[in-house]
Amino acid sequence: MVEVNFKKIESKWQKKWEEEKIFEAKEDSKKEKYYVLEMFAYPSGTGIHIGHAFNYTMGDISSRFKLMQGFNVLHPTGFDSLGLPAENAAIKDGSHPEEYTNKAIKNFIKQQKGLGLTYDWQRMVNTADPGYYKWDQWIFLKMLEKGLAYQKEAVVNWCPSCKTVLANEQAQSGKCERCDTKVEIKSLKQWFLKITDYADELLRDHKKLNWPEKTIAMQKNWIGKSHGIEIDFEIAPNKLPAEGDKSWPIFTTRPDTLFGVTFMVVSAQHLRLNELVTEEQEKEVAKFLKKLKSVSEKDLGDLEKEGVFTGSYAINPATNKEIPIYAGNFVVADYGSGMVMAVPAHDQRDFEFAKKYKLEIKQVIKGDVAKDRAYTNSGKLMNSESFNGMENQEAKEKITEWLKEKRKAKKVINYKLRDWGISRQRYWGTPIPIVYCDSCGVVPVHEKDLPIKLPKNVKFGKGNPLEGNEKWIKTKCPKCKKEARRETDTMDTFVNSSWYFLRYCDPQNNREIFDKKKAKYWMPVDLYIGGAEHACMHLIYSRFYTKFLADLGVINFREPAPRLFHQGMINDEKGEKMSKSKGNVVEPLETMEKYGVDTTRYFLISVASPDKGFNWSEKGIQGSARFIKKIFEIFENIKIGKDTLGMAVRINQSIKNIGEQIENLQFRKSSIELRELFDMIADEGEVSKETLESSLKLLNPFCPHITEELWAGLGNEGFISVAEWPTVDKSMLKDNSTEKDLNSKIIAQIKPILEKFQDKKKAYVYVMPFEKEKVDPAAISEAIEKEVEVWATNEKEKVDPENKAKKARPGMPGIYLE
RNA sequence: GAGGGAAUGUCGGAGUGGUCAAACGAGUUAGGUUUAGGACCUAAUGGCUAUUGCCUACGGGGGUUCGAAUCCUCCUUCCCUCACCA
Repeated sequence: MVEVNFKKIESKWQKKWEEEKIFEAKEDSKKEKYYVLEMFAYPSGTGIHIGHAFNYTMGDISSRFKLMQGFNVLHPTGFDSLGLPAENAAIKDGSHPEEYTNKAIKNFIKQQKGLGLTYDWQRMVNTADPGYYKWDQWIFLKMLEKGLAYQKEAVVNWCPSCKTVLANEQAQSGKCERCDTKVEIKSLKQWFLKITDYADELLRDHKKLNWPEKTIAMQKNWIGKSHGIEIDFEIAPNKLPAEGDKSWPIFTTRPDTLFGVTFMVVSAQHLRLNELVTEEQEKEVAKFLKKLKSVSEKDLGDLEKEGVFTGSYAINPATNKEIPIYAGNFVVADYGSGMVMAVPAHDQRDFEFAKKYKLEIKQVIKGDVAKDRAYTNSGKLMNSESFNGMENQEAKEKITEWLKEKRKAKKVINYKLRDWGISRQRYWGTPIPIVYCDSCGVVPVHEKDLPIKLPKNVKFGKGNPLEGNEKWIKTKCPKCKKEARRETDTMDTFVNSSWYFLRYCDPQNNREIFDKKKAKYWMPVDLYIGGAEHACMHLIYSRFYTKFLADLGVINFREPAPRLFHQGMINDEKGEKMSKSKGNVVEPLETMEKYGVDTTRYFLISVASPDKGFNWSEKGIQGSARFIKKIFEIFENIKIGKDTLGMAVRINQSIKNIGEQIENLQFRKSSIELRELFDMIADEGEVSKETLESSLKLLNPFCPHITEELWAGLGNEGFISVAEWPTVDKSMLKDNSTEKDLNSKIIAQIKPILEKFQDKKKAYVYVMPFEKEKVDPAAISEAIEKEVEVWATNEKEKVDPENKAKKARPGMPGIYLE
């Protein structure tokens, strides 16, 4: 029985790796680079959880593999330190967010090092470091310069008791998460980044990305491009309050239903709503708005459609009829113009609204308008004057043309994507480098005065701690040098994570955001690994930032990470989400303590496909522990000598397979391949030293510590971690033997089919393109006594002109009889 | 409502036109080893049969094909994301 002291082995090799600095990356233009990145973490006080370990292990395996293959690998890490939890902890127990964060980071680093990760610690980045967020501020100033950062009024969830703005998820069910006070909607002046300027390119460049389909679909949805037209609706003058506008543009994708517009609905949240409200209706509208306030944004979806008459009328440009304008709870204020033309006969929402308020329902497309449903399909027009009888698809065009002639409409493209509001009324974020001056107005801070550091002495309690800090707020105007006040809002933390991958290229640089040459060498990220939950936030923002920085000329590429991989979720044994409150959290530290780091790593990647996730299994990890132990036993008992032919084939097959599998992140398959390989070695009893060393190398990316130990045990100097990845002896591969015999294989396959179909005269044989010359049609034809035609095909293109092509695989032809 | 994904033994899951369903792990049962337990080794683990074998099975129906878990189509169930986007 072999007794192994994993703890000792692990710390021994971790120490050596660190001493010899074998994972530090240096720019070297002669070597091909490979940049592996896992999404950096928010350093929470609870340390790394099993999902982190899963994520890091995958990146680490890829990184180690590439390193052994001879690439110049960059595998950095850092901390997304700014953010709410640190601030909340500060409010709760009086510690400073910086203290909290630094303590958490220390703990994280210890745990990450414990996992044996190949991070280059020289390049660590911490977003709470002024040396980092200085460049957040710099990018902001550049955006301001280019007109991509601007201020506007926007509504926020406001807790009157905490005197603070709440994120949507903190304001669920309309109450403040912390103090249970009713949340109010408040309008504040806030900073926005014009991501919408890049909406089209963000959409277009999806085709450049090797990303999961799902993520691309989610982003497409999120950006939500839709083509339609904008129609001007005049507001009836006689009933309008004095200051109102004369017309209001409306976005629609259904101009064909214009004759069926019988009323209008403006968003109840619209900032210009009061321009439409007449004196008589003021009270009614106010009553309605008050009622709405008590509903949080989250519940809006399930809400019954409700509204109130504003007192104003619009003129339908097609019929010239006056139609009432309602304020409604179901219209989105900042999509389109915040007002919709309602076609109750052909839109379900308008239909419900019309039923409720007894408004006219005018059918303009032939079809069944039922008692409880609008008719939303296509059909021929009716009740539409000269357009009657036209197919509605055609009418869309024709009515648009007709309106265009009257200068009442234009074609427009609308996006669901909004500009990115980055103002947060919070302390623990990047200060926005803006000064308010009584004489000069809104003035940006000079670049040379960056960074604007967060003040250390602040009081936490109610409201934004920066607002109460007069000493910090008071400053000189950069323009006129008179007394002025700082912006007290800080930036959304997603700003920090939108470009951190660039900073890793040159993390210490104090003169510029990073050295252009270094960024050019390392970027873009070759493999980016992280959770799917970032599909619509971080992954869009960082694409936006990359495109902006490219336009600024500091980088020469427009996509940060052409290849993206999402790891799955790990749940508890019952399949439930792990959470502290449920008490079902699996601590990676405990597991590593109990079974060893390499066992933990091996188990994580062996139990399921990495993109699928799995349920934790204590029995399962014990199985992995047995495997690791078995390897030590093999090395204890193995005789070093010669390989059998079978062994030689096996090891070469494994080298080939595992290389391909790591490349494609199919780690689970590798774990199986490794089991089979070591099982065979154990059965053989005697193998060559070369085979033994190769199998250790194959195992090394997964289990780096024990392989170092066993590598040294075989009498090797130096680290296996930087040893060369074994090469495949192609003559020893299994496939070769089958390839040689492709002809007889085809014959063997056709024969039984022909027995069933003796009347067929001709056989089509489909093989992979590279196999075509190995096939001898004459020989096959002779053997089966039929005419034979051979086609090259592969799974993507079907080559048969008669569309009868069948798929072929290497060594497995497709056959078609005629 | 829109979009995406999934359904295979007792369980987790491989397999994505033929070689070949159930690899690999876990569980269970029997035997060996052991003072006992654990660990380890061997075998069995859809049905029938003493065995060669035969049959049944990849959520359900239909289809394409000489051949379908795999491709197409409809349906059912489940998961995820966004969601009153005009």
